[in-house]
Amino acid sequence: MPSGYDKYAYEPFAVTVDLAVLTLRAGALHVLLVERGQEPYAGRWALPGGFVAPDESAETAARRELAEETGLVDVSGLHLEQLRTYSEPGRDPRMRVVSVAFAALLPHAPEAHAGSDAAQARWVPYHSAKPLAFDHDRILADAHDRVGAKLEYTCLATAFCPPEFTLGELRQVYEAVWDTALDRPNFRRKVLATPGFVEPVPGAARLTGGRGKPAALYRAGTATALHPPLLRPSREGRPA
Amino acid sequence: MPSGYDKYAYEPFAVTVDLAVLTLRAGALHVLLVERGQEPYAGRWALPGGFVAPDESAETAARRELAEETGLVDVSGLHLEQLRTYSEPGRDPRMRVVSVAFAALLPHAPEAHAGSDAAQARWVPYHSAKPLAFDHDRILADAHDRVGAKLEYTCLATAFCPPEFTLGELRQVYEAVWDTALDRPNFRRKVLATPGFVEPVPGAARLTGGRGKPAALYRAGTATALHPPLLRPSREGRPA
DNA sequence: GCGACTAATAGTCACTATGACAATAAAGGG
DNA sequence: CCCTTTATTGTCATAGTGACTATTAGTCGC
Repeated sequence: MPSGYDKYAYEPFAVTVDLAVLTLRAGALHVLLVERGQEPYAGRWALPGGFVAPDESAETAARRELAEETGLVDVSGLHLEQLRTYSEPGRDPRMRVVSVAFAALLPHAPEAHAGSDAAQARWVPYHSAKPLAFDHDRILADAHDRVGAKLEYTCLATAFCPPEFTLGELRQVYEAVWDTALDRPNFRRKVLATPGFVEPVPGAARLTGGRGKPAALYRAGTATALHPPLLRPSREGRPA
Repeated sequence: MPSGYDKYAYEPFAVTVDLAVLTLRAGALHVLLVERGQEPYAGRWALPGGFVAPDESAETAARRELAEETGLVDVSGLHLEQLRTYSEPGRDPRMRVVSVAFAALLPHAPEAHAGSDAAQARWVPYHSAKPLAFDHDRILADAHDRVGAKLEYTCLATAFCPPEFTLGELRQVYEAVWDTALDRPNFRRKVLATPGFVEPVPGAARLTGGRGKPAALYRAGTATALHPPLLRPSREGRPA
């Protein structure tokens, strides 16, 4: 708590949350965007978000906004991760706004629908998302960085998957976020060798989605960290 | 930016920064604390911090507070890292305060002195720091977790070291933060094998501080990330 | 000045984890 | 029925690591 707390004057700020809602659609990373109807940045796309209410924490506000924007009834199980807080003066031309940014990970994408404020909402491929309003390009890039990094040393990837999934789906999460191809056998070996990352579904059910040999189904395990980590291939010498 | 931005009412918040200022003293991790003079938590120790001014970002405010609390004239080179934002309603019994927490890493500890608000300030060993006022125990623990994790996959450890340092000093950073003993030869091999982590001081000067063979001096290199990471020993089966 | 002690540095060895593959199995599409 | 696609099982060479031993170069107590 501030040492000068009881002594200095202070100014009030508006506090908002901004959400980078990420999911996989057709094997590609997508982000949920809303179209702004008013100035500034009218007609530009932006990350969904909203004000923090007086009796809410930023996390609570973020989860409420997530439910509103996605139209999902139950968002309690979704992974929500605080990224950082953006507080540059002037980041909003109208007033002094401090925004706490979150990344939300969705297993399956509900169809985008107009939010509670009737703004248009849409799933946009990550690589087509820029440019966004305000400093949202930066926030989105930070979200991507964070998620990409956490895939390396945590079991976060399962947050993108439905309750039961194949190792192919799990691998697609890594490939989409890292934008890299991974070796199938090596990925499989690594995941299965990590205790608690995934566990096979007892019924030995197998999914025969489209082409190829049917794959075994797995559930997320109880582990949260990966030791040792699953490092993304280093791109030395290759084009970034 | 909030979708309901132009539609919803919002309440103003006070925005503060809280700092976990960390350094090594005699090989042990210490944190800078200030004693509270007033209620609530009068007489309890707390993390230094203060209000964000209307024309400041949280980072700017944090650096200003860091200079004020440590008495250092130039804090521009110090590593300052935003941790996360704490926004639970009721975390301050007096008013609605949202606090952006930072970790600051100091190479050498200037003597603690009374801050600008005449509050008593002191360096306290990390393990003796609890309990603190407000939710500062949590903030401090989060700072420790973050720094410990970043030591694994970044070159952050050099932020705790003076411009020129020995590998022994660098190793002490890891040992103090992780609270583990590391094998000297293996640590040396790993650090020197990582390009850009450290580079030898050309003059081949050697430091003969106290006991033991004089050690070679190194400077921080240009690299920021460690690939592959320097993983802390896993404590499977051992007492946590 | 001597021996104990401390820390830096050099080097060894076994084992783990990983990257790069080859090969086989089981589906669907023409 | 052949081809393509994906899953799955293995193999092999090598980088990286953990556990140790040995040597070197200082300080400290006496």
